[in-house]
Amino acid sequence: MDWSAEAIEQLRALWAEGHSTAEIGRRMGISKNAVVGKAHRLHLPARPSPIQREQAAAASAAPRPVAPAASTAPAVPAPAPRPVAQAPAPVESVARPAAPVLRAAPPPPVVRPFQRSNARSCCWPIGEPGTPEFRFCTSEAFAGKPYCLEHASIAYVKARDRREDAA
DNA sequence: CCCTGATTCGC
DNA sequence: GCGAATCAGG
Repeated sequence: MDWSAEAIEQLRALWAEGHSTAEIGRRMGISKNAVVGKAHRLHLPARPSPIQREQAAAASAAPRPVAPAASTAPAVPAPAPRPVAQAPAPVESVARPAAPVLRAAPPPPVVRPFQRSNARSCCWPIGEPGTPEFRFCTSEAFAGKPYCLEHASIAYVKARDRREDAA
């Protein structure tokens, strides 16, 4: 696999969209192992794994030892339920960021539309949907497109450069 | 057996 | 750095 900058961007994008590793692999014509391996090396946000090798296993096994100091445990509230979000949808919903994004409290089950900074901003998704960290690219969208130049180049795949997903 | 993602380790 | 093999869970 030639991890060109574009390939990496594509991986990031698909990852951010919440696709499974196997699905990303299928889309890019590589194995899921390649995907997860690269994602891991890129330090992409890990999505809820069906397993945990050490901590959770030990944690669940041990009800609650003592661990007074170690309470710094990442109280990850992130539900991150495999978002159905078709992220790069050119939605023109100019919903203003009304209420501040709550972080600890569980968000309402309703799927609110993604909101970018403003209608002129790139709507390329950054990070893991469903997490407080999730945001949109803050670059300015390019000439009427919903994305900035960089992301438009990825979103609008050039026919000649599609070797990866030539399915 | 199908799926999921994470880690390991030879390359 | 890469990713198949393997692990571990659903």
